[in-house]
Amino acid sequence: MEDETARRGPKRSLSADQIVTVAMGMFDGETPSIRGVAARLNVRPNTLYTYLPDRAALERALVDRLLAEADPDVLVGRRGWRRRIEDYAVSLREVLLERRGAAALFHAAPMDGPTAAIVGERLLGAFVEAGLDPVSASRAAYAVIVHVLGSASLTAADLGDTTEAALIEARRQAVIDPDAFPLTAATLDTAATWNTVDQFRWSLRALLEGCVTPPRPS
Amino acid sequence: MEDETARRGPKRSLSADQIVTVAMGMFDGETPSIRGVAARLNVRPNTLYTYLPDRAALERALVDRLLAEADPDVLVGRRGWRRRIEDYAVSLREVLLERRGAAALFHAAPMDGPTAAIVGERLLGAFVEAGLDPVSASRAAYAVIVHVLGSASLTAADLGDTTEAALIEARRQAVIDPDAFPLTAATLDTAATWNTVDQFRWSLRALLEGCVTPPRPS
DNA sequence: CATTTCTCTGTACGGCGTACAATAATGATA
DNA sequence: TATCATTATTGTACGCCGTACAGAGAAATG
Repeated sequence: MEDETARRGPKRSLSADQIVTVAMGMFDGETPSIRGVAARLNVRPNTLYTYLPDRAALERALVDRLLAEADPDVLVGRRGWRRRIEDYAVSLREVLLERRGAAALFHAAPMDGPTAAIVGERLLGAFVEAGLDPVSASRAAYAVIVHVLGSASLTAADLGDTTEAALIEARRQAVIDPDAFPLTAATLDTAATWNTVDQFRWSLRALLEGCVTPPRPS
Repeated sequence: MEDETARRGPKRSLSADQIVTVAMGMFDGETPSIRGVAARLNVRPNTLYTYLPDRAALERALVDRLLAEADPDVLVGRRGWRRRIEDYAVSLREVLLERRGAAALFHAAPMDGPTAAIVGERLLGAFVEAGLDPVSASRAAYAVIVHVLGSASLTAADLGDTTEAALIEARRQAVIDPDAFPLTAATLDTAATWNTVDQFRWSLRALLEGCVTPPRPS
């Protein structure tokens, strides 16, 4: 049972969850710092080490919370598998873009939390439902995760401090030498929208389509 | 013409290119630091500010060099478009995984260098060759970049300090509750290979396939 | 020559993660 | 109840980081 309610020493004034919750509200382009979170909690920085072994633990916890915030429940239900995957993907993308610096976290901390496990299992379920064999389903699930996170972080990097609208406008104004880069110049308007949800949905659709298409006999 | 050979003041002892070259050899899990690179060059840290405005500039330069290191020339030639894209993608993945911390760079610094432009143009060319209209080609090109970078950074994050073989073994040994996560448990062996080139090729193939498949009539 | 311009250095500031010892609060024990 | 064992929190410190600023010295210009 290990009831921890009766421990010696002073009462704890915080909890790991509380710390993570506060940190979740502190994305500003960087991952919230230990010192910053501590300050917000009116506590000296080293106090946090009572609840978290190190900064990496905070990062892992944040990763899991972000996955949860995108609501893994949309991955189950009676809608079609495509729709469910797309909905979760779009939602996760939004969650990550809402908090500047959140996307980059996934490339520093492994996704080994409980929510990651749930999301993984449900993605697998969706792909099995789509008719994939287990091996392909597993690969497809990972591919989807890769795509969502890759897209979100590249968009976050491109966005930097400006808004989506500003970025689109800036890209459209870019001067491209049409002799050296004819195709790029000709598709400038499309390239300007690379970071929109529409483009995200387009590429996700392509990926899903390819995942359920059997490999071409080479 | 702006010949800069006759400038006042002392001779420069370094060049931006030299700095970037040294930095390229210093990935060790983090992006090389200004201070670290300076030390390697036997120079005080602030000296580097003569050649680079700030750390972000170093990061952008490194991003471009990494793209170049993957050899954009494989994107042209008389092999088929699939093959050319796959070759560059696999090569870029390798370049990024060879240097721990390199992949994460792409999510901090925008890809706006000269090599990025060349790679973009050639990717577009490959997709046009595949029969895509310009808009789809542009979207497909971006999707490929997203996928390669996403995959490389997730793999880098998962890899951490260990080797690929060790990671595969560790994943295989993972204990998954088969009641809560039946599909995950059943596909453990496949999940163990998520970070291999094979999985990378599989998902890239899926993405390419989907990119050249016209959207299904909803 | 003196002047201008430019590179490089010394020094410093404010941030970061976190190690370590001391302090104070609490529950368990005698 | 008095003591002891345990624990949360703090003060302080170390070694990193990026980089701002002022000054010394080198080189080309007049």
